[in-house]
Amino acid sequence: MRPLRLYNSFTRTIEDFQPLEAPHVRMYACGPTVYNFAHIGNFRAYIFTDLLQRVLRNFNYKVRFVMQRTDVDDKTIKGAQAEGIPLREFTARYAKAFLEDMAQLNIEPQDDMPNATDHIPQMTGLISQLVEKGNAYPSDDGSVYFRVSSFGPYGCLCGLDFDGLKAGARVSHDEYEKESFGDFVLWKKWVAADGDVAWDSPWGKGRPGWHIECSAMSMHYLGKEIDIHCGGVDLKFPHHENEIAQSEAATGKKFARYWLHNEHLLVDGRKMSKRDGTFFTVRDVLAKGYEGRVLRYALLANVQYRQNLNFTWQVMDAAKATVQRIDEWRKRFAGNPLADKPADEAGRGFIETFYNTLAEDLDMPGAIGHLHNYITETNKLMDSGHFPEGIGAVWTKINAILGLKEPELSIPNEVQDLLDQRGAARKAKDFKLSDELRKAIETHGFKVKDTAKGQELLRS
RNA sequence: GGCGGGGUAGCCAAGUGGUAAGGCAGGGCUCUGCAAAAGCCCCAUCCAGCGGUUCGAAUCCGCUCCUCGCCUCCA
Repeated sequence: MRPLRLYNSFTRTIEDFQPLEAPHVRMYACGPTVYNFAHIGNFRAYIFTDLLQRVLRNFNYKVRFVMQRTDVDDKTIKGAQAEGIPLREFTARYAKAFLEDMAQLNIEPQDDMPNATDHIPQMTGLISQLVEKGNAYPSDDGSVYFRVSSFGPYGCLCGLDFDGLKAGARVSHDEYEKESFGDFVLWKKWVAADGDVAWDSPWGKGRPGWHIECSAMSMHYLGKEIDIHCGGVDLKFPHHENEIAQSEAATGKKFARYWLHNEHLLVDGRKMSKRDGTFFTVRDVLAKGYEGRVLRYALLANVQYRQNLNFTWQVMDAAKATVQRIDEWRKRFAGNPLADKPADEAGRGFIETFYNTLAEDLDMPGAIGHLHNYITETNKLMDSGHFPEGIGAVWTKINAILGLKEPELSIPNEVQDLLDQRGAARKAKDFKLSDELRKAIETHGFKVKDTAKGQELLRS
């Protein structure tokens, strides 16, 4: 296999991937804020990190992957208060829903998924270091801010002209204590609106700012210098820029060697947004009758991760049809003892090509194109009575990346009855009745197909 | 305005110097009692536009147009 190459947002070029201590890879991704059901745009980011970790593992890297969970911020506090329940109870509900949705999409679990609120000491420790070094300062009433002017490279990730921003400084009322417009909060003093959500700190009662949690948890679980940090493009500024500043100011080390950002999922050509109400959840898509694995395929295989993906039902229908094609192909070799023999030359060649394509910045659509060529070729072979030895082994190697689960098919009793009746009708060559029963089955949301082996039921 | 992604067939999308992968939709055929949601075949003289470099460009350079995102809530 070719060496893995990845687009590093920091250098804006595709680079050979070289971890600090090969074969070990330490990887961190910014995770969800658990105040609501995550939308499928959010999940595009997690599908991306899933692809990345699957590729890394199949390139024989030993990956340690941490994704944090933001379980304290304005939105979570507000949500818990609106329902009159403790913050922890509120966030636990959406943390659970998130894991359920991740499972629907067959996203492999991270090695750790820590809660921000379980790492307050790590955060206050980091903030203390920054204050001692002069990179941060407490305000009179107990908030702590990062002093952007103390970190020379600030803006290095995004190439922002920070002086330009300062020139147009808008200083809102609740930020009047900052020395400078660009300074960002590390520790927020407690205010009455926070209710009982507060932790003690050297600067008094309060709660952490958003950015500090990622730095603190990344360092706590993975060390001061990690290989890969990922997230959506919208996090580049300010979130990742601030992470770099506070982390590197504290440790003097390179915080992350590779910054990988996934592009957005669009709806009607616009960014999916919770604030604007233009979003679908995984549950919405499932309720429309699409399987989780079809959504996974649409988010994973359709478009390379650095391209916008315009979500439409047409895209979902295309994904569904494509997944069915793969299913039908798999049925042709499933259970054949020759399938699990070592792959033949064509199979090995295809695996090589598939992984080489992925090696170039995770070109999943390109790799899928090769899969379809392989499917067509092996279908032809099987049509002509030649069985491609090891085809099952090839699929196993490919599906380690694709992660397509078996189709889910729970057959209701009434449908099974109709199917049995139809089987009897066909045996009796009563095709009129047989066709009527097929129509009856279709009203239950299933399609029935006749094969050499007998009837087969599919979701419609 | 600054920075960053893009503009390839009806739709989605690879390809980044050697003469347009693949999927969906559509058309034809095969299998089938019928049927296909199955299998096979067909389906871009052309890559936003205009110049330039080159034996050769969708691919490199320049300019223009269009589009999405970020510029302190954001995946």
